[in-house]
Amino acid sequence: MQETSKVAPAAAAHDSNGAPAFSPLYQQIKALLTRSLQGGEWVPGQVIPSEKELALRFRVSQGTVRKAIDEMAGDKLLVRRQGKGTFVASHAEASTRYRFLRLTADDGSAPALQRQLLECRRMRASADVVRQLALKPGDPAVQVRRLLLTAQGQPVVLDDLWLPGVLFKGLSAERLLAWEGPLYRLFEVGYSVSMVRAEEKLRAVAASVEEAALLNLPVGAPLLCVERLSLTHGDKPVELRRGLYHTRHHHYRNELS
Amino acid sequence: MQETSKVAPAAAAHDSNGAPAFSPLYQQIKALLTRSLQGGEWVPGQVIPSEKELALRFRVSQGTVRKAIDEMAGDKLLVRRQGKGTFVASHAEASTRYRFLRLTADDGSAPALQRQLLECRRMRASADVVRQLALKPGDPAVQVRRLLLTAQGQPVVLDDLWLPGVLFKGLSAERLLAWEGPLYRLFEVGYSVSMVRAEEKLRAVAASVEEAALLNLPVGAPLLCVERLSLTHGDKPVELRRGLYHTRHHHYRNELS
DNA sequence: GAGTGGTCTAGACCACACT
DNA sequence: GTGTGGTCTAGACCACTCC
Repeated sequence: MQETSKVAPAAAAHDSNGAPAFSPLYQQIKALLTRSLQGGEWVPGQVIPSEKELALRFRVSQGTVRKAIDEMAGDKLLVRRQGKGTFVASHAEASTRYRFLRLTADDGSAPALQRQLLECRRMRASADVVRQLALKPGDPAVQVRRLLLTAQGQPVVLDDLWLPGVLFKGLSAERLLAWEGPLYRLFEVGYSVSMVRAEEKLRAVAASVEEAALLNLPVGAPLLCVERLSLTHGDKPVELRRGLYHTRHHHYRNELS
Repeated sequence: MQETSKVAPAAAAHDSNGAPAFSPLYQQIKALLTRSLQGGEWVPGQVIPSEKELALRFRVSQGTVRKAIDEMAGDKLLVRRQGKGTFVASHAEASTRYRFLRLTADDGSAPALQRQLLECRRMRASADVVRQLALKPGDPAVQVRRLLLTAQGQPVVLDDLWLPGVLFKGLSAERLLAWEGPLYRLFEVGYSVSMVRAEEKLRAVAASVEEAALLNLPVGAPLLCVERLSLTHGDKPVELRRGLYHTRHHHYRNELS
């Protein structure tokens, strides 16, 4: 890092590591900030240094830091709060809790579902899980199965999760049962894994005998199958999830633009 | 509009229409630009004036215009092209064609479906259509029914559309059959209706006798039901659409963040 | 009042597209 | 070359939060 001289313009290398970096300055700042998030220098929910301080640290103008943070806020990696500072996004706060769950009651209200853990076991990852989670063949995986039910006890969602065993070492049924709050918050605080974004594939399927029994539905009932691959920083896949949604009184909402 | 004196800071009224406007300047600029889009001053695909010219017109700095345009580009109302100018978004270009269609073949390729028009008729809008399209009771509506099929002729989607009859005066089966290209592009050029954003509700349903016959499936087969409300400027609803997707070889993709 | 993010400005220069 | 959007800077002031 240059210490005294003026920073070179946009197209010039600005890193100290010698790697050519022909990208806008604010993109380089963004990369540096992302690296700090990835490395755990700042953890979810924590304030990051002020724009002025970051501008001094990186020897760029505050406007350049602003632009980097603006984009990261757009990616929901950071959250700006006027007068307070900029915070690392987390799945803990009310506004971002369950932000990946698009299930909505048909009257538009939030679902407010209770959880029922069915299974949590460690296993060798299947070929499909190995592929989607980019594991090595033979790597361990944690499988979790659970139900989400209405307050009246009607099952709505049957969820199956697969997690890389290496990342989620202490995860167990006891740990899951003891945890109150969003699962993704547990992953943040217990395993230092932040879910940053996700890709979903939706299909309509017919309920199998087992699925029908668990969801208290006739065999063959139409179910919305939501297959989700959750990614952390650097687009690294860290969770595969298959949810079967009973959409008689709920639906999956989506906004297009 | 003030002509000579310096523009007042952010929290002051900047409009000439006397309405109090305690919002940032760039938001006011955004509103003015949106009004021009809405009023048809610039049509989809056309260049809008340069940032410098808009800055002169509105008597603000170029940076303020930039911020307004940045947000509108984020909303996909405008498209910036370096060296060329800023353009009104349209559903014509390859990059934005079918941008509301989330259907994907399971191998990840684009679906490339052919259309088969089944019906196009004018009718009195039903109660549900009246409500969702915010019509007046008794208002006319246009209903369109069509199939989307693979190149091999396998039906994949059964689409039902309802449009406000007042806006889509000349729309007919002949007009639809003569049109090549995206439907939403026809709406832009033929009826001056730009689809700006949409809200979708997804469910899994069982195929009815009629639906099964049209989609060449057994009765009761699970189908992905996608109910879409498309909105134009000012969040005015202008299309209600119900698609039934056969998801044996296709799926609905979604990105979460 | 001090510190934070948010807005606005003015000006310089770069990257890109057309001619 | 000219005009467009894209980047970067420096500085002023505003709005919000907390002490």
